[in-house]
Amino acid sequence: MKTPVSDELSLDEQLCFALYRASQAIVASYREHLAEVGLTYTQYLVMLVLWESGTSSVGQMSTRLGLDSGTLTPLLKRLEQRGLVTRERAAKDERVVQIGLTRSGRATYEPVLAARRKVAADTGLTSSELARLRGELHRLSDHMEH
Amino acid sequence: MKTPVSDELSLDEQLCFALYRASQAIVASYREHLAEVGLTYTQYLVMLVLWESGTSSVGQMSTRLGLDSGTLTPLLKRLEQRGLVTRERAAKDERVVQIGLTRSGRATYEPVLAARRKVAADTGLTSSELARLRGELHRLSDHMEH
DNA sequence: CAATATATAATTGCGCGCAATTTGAAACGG
DNA sequence: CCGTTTCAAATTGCGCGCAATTATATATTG
Repeated sequence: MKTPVSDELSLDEQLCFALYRASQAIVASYREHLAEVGLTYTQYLVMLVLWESGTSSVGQMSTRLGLDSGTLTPLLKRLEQRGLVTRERAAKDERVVQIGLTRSGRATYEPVLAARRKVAADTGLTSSELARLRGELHRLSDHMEH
Repeated sequence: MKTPVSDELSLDEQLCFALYRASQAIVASYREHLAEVGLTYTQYLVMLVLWESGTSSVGQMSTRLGLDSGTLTPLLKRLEQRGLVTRERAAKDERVVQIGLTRSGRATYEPVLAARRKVAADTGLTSSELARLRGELHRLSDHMEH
């Protein structure tokens, strides 16, 4: 035998690789369908938070998405430059930066919703299969984060 | 209502986000446990391929992992520099670059196996739950890649 | 055999993603 | 009220991850 091999380190048996593949496949589908809107996948996640909350500090967004300011700050600057988002220091506490939606940012909602539906169709799963898988994954994440 | 909202674009209901979170949680666990070995998560995947195959061209590795030369070439150079891997043009066809394991690369197998077991324990799933989830995810990926 | 087409890696450029550090603002403690 | 601590973002540096281009080698075709 040329190399040490055990089933335990077989690529196809790694949950991590299954997750990695699936996550990248979904992101690739989003990339395709979000192309005309001009959003990256991570920018899409940020927009989701804003459509849900209306407004959010960088810190709240960081907690919600599990991304830090090193990722969010430049990303938000790009969204601001494209006119989708506003960034301003809070008057009460000048440490925090509040992010809001512009009219143009709100208008992006519809085409993005259409993109999301195309991705959902690409998965080939029924909405109940999808919901079950989603639940299992959140359970796993919740467990691992503690 | 301040912003357009529908359950359909609620962050927590997106399968993509559940996948994204879970994948990052697993990778974070690997990062922690692979730290002493000095491998990144993607480098770990590359080593898995080599432990399985003994040797692999860049192209084969690309197909296997779904990563292109833009990712693999610099990563493999780093592994070569660290003495874990060999890179050489094939004599038969000088377009292809063959990647192999050094003695040191083979020796990394054991500590990495230990790391993998710690990650598996972190998931809190039994190996059968884990296998089932893995299967569902591969089914999803297979479907989306065609 | 020369010209063209195809295949394989390498390179370039840009956007994450995260660790570590820095900057500036509030909160706290004496 | 001043010095220290704590906190929120921003910055820096590095390793992916992918699209697009380039360089080189092989295959094909007239």
